[in-house]
Amino acid sequence: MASPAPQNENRRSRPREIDPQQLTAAALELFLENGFANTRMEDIARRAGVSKGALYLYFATKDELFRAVVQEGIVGLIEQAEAAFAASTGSARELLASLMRGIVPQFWDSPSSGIPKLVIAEAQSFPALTAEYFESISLRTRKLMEKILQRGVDRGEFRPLDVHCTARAILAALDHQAILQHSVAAHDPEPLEPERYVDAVLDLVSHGALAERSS
Amino acid sequence: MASPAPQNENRRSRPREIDPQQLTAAALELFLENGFANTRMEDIARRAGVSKGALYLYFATKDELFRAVVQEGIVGLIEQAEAAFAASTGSARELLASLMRGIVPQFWDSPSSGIPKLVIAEAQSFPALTAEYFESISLRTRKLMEKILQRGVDRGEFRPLDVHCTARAILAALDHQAILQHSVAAHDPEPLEPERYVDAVLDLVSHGALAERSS
Amino acid sequence: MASPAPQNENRRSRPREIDPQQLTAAALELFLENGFANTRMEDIARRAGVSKGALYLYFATKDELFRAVVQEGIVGLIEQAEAAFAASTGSARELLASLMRGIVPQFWDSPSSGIPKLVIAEAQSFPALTAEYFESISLRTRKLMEKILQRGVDRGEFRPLDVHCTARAILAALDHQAILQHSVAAHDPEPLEPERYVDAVLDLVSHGALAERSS
Amino acid sequence: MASPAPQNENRRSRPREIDPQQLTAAALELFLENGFANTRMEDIARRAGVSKGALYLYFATKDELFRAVVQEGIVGLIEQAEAAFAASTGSARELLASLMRGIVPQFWDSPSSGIPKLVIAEAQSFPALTAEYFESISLRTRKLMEKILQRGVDRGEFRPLDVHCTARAILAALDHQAILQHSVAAHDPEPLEPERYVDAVLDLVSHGALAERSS
DNA sequence: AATGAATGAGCTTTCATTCAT
DNA sequence: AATGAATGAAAGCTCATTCAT
Repeated sequence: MASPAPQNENRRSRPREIDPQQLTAAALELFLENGFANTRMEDIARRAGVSKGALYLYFATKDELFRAVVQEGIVGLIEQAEAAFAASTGSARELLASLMRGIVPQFWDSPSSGIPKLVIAEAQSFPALTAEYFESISLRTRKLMEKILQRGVDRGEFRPLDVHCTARAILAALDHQAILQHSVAAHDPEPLEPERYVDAVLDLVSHGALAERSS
Repeated sequence: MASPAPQNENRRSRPREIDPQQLTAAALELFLENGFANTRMEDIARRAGVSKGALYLYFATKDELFRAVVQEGIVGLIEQAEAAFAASTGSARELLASLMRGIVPQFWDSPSSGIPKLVIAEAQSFPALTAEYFESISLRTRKLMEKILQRGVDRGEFRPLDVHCTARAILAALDHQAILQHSVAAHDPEPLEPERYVDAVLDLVSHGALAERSS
Repeated sequence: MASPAPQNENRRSRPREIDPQQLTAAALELFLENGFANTRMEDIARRAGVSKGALYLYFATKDELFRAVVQEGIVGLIEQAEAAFAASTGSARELLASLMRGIVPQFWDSPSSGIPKLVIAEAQSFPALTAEYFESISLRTRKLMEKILQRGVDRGEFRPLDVHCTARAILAALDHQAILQHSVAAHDPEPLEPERYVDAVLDLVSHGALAERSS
Repeated sequence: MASPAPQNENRRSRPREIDPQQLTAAALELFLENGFANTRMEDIARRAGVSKGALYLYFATKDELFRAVVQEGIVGLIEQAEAAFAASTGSARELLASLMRGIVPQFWDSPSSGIPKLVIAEAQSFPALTAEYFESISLRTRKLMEKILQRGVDRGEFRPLDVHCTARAILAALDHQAILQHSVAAHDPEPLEPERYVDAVLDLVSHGALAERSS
C-alpha cells in the first residue's frame, strides 16, 4: 500500500539498557510456538519490544541467537542435582525420589523445559551446539543417574542392575514428557499430571510391576 | 550436459513409472538429515533421481509431501501389536516381552523410526497432521499398553498399578530412544544397544530396582 | 531509458525515502511496454532504481501493485470534467468542444492514457478492479456525456437523440484512440494527430456528414 | 505392449483427424476468458478434447498457436465489405448503412469479435503479428472507410470532410464496442444493444447532433 | 498420429542481514 | 546505542515443451 511505517517523534519509549535475556526469552517462546525456521527475527524483536536492528547488536546472526537460547537453558540445571547427590548419604531410593519430586515438576513448569525439544528438532542444523548440549546435559545427567543407581547396587539397596541401560530408561521416562509437552501434547485428551506421573515412575522403578518375586 | 562419459543404461531414457514411495523415502531421508525447512524440493528430487517438476506431479506442495511421508509411516505399525495382544492369552509379562523384543528393535532399524522425531519437530507447523498422528499412533499405542497392564493387574500377575501413568512411562522409555537416535545420538560415546536396552527396560518393569520386596 | 548521462548524486547512497509513485510509474511503463505477465517484479524494481525487496515493502504482491497502478490513474480524472459541466451554463456544444479540446489531448499525452488499455487487457484477471474502474471511470464518464447531450436536447440546441447510444459513440471515438496508441499504433503509417482528430469528431458530432438536410 | 504393430480395437474415441480449427477455436475461447498468459496449453487441449501433445503436432509453440488464432480471424472479414463497396454504385450513406447494419452486429455475435481485444492486449508481445493484423485489418478497413467517405464527398452527398479522421472516428465507434464486450462490459448495468447502437451511430454520422444547419 | 509423464527455466515471494540516520 | 528501510540470495511452484511409448 503506502508508506511502510510513519516515523514518529517520541523515541523515549526505549528504556535504555536492553537485557539480552529478554531477547533470548522472547526467542525461546517463539521458537517453541512456531519452530526455528518459522520464526522471523522481526517477530522476536517485536515480542521482545525492541527493533530488529537491536537484536543484531547482541547476536550476530539468527544461529547465534539460537545458540544463546540453548546455552542459557544449559546453565545450572544439573548443578543442584549433582550437589544433592554429593551431599546425600542416605538411601539411593530416597535420593532418587527427592530429586524427581523436587526438580522434575519444577523444570517442566519453566520455559526451559522447551529446550530439549528445540535441540532435538534442530540437531542436524547445529551439530556443535548439539554436541555441547548433549555433553553438558544429557551425558552428565546420565552419569549422575548411573552413579545413583550404582551406589544403590553397591550398598545392596538395589538388585544388580544393568546400570547404564536402566539410567537411560529412567531418564527417557522423564525427558520424553518434556518433549511431548512442547509438541504433540496439545492433542492429548488426558493431559499429563506431573506429580502423579513422577510417583508412578518411582513406584515402577522401585518395585517393578510383578506381583511377586518370580524371576 | 555434454558429458563425454556415456550415461548408464536407463538414466534419462525411461521417464516412465516413478514410484511415489521413492519420493517419500527420499524426502524422509533428507528431512531427517537436514530438517524439513532445510531440505529443498530440488534436493529431494535429486536424491530420488527425478526432476523437481516430477515431485509436483505427485505432491501438490512441500507440505503435502511432508504429510505423505508421515502418513506412510503411520500405516500398519500398531496393527501387528494389536493383533498380538488380541491373539495372546498367556501372561501379560510374556506378551510385553515378546512385543518389545519383536517389534521395537525392528522398528528402530527401519527408516520409519525417524518419523516420531519429525512429527515432534514440526508439530506446530502441521497441527492437523500432528493430531492425526497422535491419535493414530501415540494414543492407540498407549491404549494398548494400558490394556496389557490392566490385564496383568486383573489376573493378579501385576501389582495394582497406576495403569495410565505406568503405560506412559514404559512407552516413553521406548519412544525416546527412537527420537534420540535421529537427533542427538550421533554424539553419544556409548551408542544404544537395542536388545540390551529393551531387556533392561523389561527387567526394570518386571522387578523394579529394589533388592527386596518392601512395599 | 539507459541514459548515458551520469546518474545523479544519491544513487545508492541514500536508501531512505522511496516514493511509491516512482514504483507505480515504473510499473505502468513496463506493463504498457511488455504486458503485465511479461513484466518481472525485478524489471520494475530496476526501472525504479530500487531493489526487488523494496517493491514488497510497498506492495504486498504483484497484483496489489497492478491495482495501485490502476487506482492511481483513476483519481481526479473526471473531476475536472464534471466540475466544468457543473460550472458551465453556455451551449452544450461549446462545453463539449472545450472538454474535448482541453482534456482529451492532455490525457493522451500523459502516462495515464495507458491505463484503459491495461484494464482492458487484464480485465479477466482482476474482475473487482475492473468493476471499480468501470464504475469510477467509464460509467461516470458516460453519465456525464449523457447529461451534456441531454442538456443540449432539452434546450433545443440538439436534435432529439438517442442520448445513451450517442454518448457511447462519442466516448468510443475518443477512448479507442488511447487504446490504440498503447497497442497497435506503432505500426500506423499515419500517426494520430490528436487536435485534428478531436476537431473532426467535434465536426462530425455537430453536423454529421450529410451535405444537406435530407433525412 | 511391445507391439509396434497394430493398435488395438477401441481407438474409436479419437475421431481420427483432429481439425486444427477445433484447436484454435478452443484457444480463442480460453484466451478471451483468461487472457493469453493465464491460459495453459493443457487447458486448451482439454477444452478441445485432445491431449497436450496433440496440440504440438499442429502448432510448434504457444506463440504459434496464438498467431494461428489471430490469423484465422483475419481471413475473409473485410472481403465482403470490400466487395460490397466495389459492387455498390448507390449513395455512400446507403452503403455505409448496409455495411454497418449487415456486417457489424453479425461480427459482434461471432467468436472472432474477441480477436481485436486479444491483439490489443498482446500487441507488445507479438509485434510482427500485430503489424500484420494492423495492416490486414485495421488499415484496410480504414482505407475502405475513407474510400466510402471520399466517394460521398466527391459526389456532393457529403460535406467536405476530414476524410481520414472521420473514418477513424466512425471505426473507433464500432471497434471499441467489440473490445468492451470482451473485457469490461460484464460490469455494465446497461448492456449494449447492437442494432440500436449502430442506428445511433448512423444517425449521428448522417446528421450530427445540432438541431439546425449552422456551419 | 496421439498421449501424458517428465523436465527445468523462470518467476514470485520471503527474510536474514546491512547501514544511513 | 537503537532504528527500520532497503537489499538480494534463496526457495517454492508453474507450465511450455519434449519424447518414449
